[in-house]
Amino acid sequence: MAVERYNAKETEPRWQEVWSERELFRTHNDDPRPKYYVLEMFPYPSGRIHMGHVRNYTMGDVVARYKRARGFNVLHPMGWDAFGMPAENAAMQNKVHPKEWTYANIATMRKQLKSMGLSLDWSREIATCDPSYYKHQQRMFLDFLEAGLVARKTAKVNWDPVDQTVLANEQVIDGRGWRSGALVEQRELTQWFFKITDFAADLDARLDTLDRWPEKVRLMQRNWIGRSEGLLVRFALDPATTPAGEDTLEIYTTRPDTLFGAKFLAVAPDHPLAKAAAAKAPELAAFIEECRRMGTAQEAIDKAEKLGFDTGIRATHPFDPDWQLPVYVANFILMEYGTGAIFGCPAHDQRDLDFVNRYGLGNTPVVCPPGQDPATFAITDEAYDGEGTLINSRFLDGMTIAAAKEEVARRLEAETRGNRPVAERKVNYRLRDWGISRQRYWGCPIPVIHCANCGVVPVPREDLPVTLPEDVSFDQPGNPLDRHAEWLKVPCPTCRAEARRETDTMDTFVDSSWYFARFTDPKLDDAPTDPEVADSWLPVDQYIGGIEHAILHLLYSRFFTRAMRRADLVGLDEPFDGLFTQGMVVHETYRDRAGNWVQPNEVRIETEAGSRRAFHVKTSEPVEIGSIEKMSKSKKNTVDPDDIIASYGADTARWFMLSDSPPERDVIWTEEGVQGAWRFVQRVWRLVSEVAEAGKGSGDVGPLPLRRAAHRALAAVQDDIEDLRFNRAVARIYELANAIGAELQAGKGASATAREATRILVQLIAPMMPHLAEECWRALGQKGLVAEAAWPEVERDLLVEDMITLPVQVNGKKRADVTVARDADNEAIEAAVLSHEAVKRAMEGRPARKVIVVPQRIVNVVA
RNA sequence: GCGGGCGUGGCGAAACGGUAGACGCAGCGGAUUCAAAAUCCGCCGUAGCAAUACGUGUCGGUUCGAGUCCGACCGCCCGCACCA
Repeated sequence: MAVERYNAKETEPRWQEVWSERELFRTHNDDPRPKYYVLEMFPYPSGRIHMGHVRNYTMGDVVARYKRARGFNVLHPMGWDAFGMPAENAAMQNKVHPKEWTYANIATMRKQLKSMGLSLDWSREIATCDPSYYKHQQRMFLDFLEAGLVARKTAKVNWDPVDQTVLANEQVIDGRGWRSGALVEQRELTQWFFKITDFAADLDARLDTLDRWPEKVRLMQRNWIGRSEGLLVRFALDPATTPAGEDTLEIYTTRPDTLFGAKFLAVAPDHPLAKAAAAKAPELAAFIEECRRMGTAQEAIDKAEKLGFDTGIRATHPFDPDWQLPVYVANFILMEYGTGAIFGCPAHDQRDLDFVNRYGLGNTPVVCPPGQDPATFAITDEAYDGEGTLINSRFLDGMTIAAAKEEVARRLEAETRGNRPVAERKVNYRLRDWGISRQRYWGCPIPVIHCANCGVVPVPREDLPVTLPEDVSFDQPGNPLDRHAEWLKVPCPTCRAEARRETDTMDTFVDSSWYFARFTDPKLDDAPTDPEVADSWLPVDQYIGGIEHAILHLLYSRFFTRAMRRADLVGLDEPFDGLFTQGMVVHETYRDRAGNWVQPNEVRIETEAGSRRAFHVKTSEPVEIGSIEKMSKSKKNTVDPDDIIASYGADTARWFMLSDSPPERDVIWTEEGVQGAWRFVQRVWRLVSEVAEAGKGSGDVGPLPLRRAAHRALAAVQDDIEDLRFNRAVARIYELANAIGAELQAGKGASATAREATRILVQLIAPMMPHLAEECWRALGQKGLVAEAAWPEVERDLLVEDMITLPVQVNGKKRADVTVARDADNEAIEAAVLSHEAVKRAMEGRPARKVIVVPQRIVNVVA
């Protein structure tokens, strides 16, 4: 019987229309069912979706559709991370307004996403560039300001003197601006900061509770926060050598145990003591200036040698009034960390060792590794930072490192210098406050006003939003807001005098730090969230996105959750309960004879004698097949989702994305793989059609093995989807399809069992290939939509067999199989095993010394 | 340099410490066809006619039994990078 081919192109839009008309994926906040919030990282509207989006959103959609079938009230929204630089770049290059460009891109991408058949609640769509979104962000800025979570302070930035703009670190290439090519300067600008460091301890501690996050991401965050326990030590400075007004130097150390190995103290070039000392020492001032210049060339830092300059200042060792240490200014000390000053113990710190070896300050080992003789243990080029026993350290000798740290802290805490203790225990963090100021147009305006009389004044809440003016031009360098006289001018809210608006806009990471909360009630006008609604949905049960956001986006969102909690906008601890980071989509690269990259759709692959060769479609010239790389425009190894959907359909693209590789690993996009997926689509359709046709006849129950296979597949697939192991689920589905196919081959397609197995097959593919599943559902004569159908129940009884086949090993090598009753006791199994011919042969007449029976799994005979 | 991860057929990959290679891709053989495409059936780690032997980066260990656990090494990938 001839079955018509499945026509995805015709079918897919039809079902999308049906879902949309019935508002199947519209979620209601008052739905009484248990909630499930699945979210994929929302896209930047760059113009068109790419394969990475297809993979990301397919995974989320499988979870959403599966959870819906399991009876959850699923929230699965979509929006746009719509502020950012590319819109301004487009404005400069193409003379199109950022807003116009952005919304045109959104329209294109929305259409593309809809063609994928994603079960999204489009009624909750948001765009961060819309005043109805960012006005709440401005309100929260004011909330945070009141709560003391916002700071205004100076910070070093990369300044491009030609474009007159601040550059992100990754926009500085070899010390030059990526666009202008101008030498980038380090400038001190007054900037707005969110005080994320206020939450450093909690952000660190609560990582332990995120057990549904990848360990890797937690580790990256932990390293980024960089908690360290140490000691703040105050060194007395010799007045004879020290500039007036200075008498103490505070240093931070995590190795107070090595205090007797100290050879010098060092401060950062921009440390106040360095500046004070430089005032009367021109050479020192010149050295400091040199350090500052070296700082600008980012790349140079890697290779920079440890340089220092003796200030002439002498400090007194806290345990010995007669022991003086020189104070250096050194280029490797960071003002931003700790106190910007250290004591150097060269024997046990590589940087300090490099430093003293250059300046001839010597070293004294104070920790002796186990098994080494303290009398002869010496350090030359390599510092020792391992465990050991204290030596050369007076009262610390013989102690462990931990004991010595404790002893030093205990003694110095008890002593005082002036009215303060000589030392204090201090927990330090590497994490810095989050600078949110951007000297850019296309971002959320920071709602403050600068008044000559009153200083910085917040914009009154009733005046929000501060909207971006639309009549701006990008024909000059710099921020258009700075040039917009009319927009800038505003009366001071306090004294009514003429004042000036803040022209900095917010980092776009701010926009994406709370969108997941906004989705819970996206139309709410008078507040960012309804705390009750937000708390009913949050945390996000499953968040899915790229590993590239492992640190910043996720950390900022965690900060925002805490800050919003302080402003009574949410009541939760952590925003994302489950996190999954998916791998990239990669593809072969191709180059023609001239070395130009060639796009995959311009390449024809031929296989000859087992080797693959590529040719240009138009010219038929040979093309070199290169390495497999992340899809990128520069290497032209991209595949356009639109093309794939047009030629194979969305279901094929979705299926391939799920089938080949584990989801956290990169997936290689291949033409053969897509065709394989497409063949499977056709095969399912054929199986279903044949079963549908045959099924009209007999009411025969049918064979048990197929029932078992169907329910085994069902049980396995649901477990796999719960664990996001889509590739395994796909394999199980193939197995079931194979089993049904064999049944049809045997002419038993008319049985009730075949129909049941086929119905289960359709339900298993429904989260992955929803359009095909609907078409099959209807062909099988099922009522309603498969997208609305409840997930089938596993019949547990079918998962256990009456007779089981156990593999038999002799001395660890497999020699035979025995089939026994499932509930056979060990004696019976042993008897069956030892009488087996192949087992006897393998035992070569030796007696069985021991028989290990692992219930339901295996038997091992030790002979 | 520090931290983390990963090494399994021609390829993507499976495998609660228990039959290594499920499932897919590619390939090979056959059926169908005037022929092809599509489809269906079979084979498909290496060596061997076979019985069998050997096989999860290398070397060692634990165990009745190791791809899986432990130690050392080799290779690749990622993150951080003067954080005291």
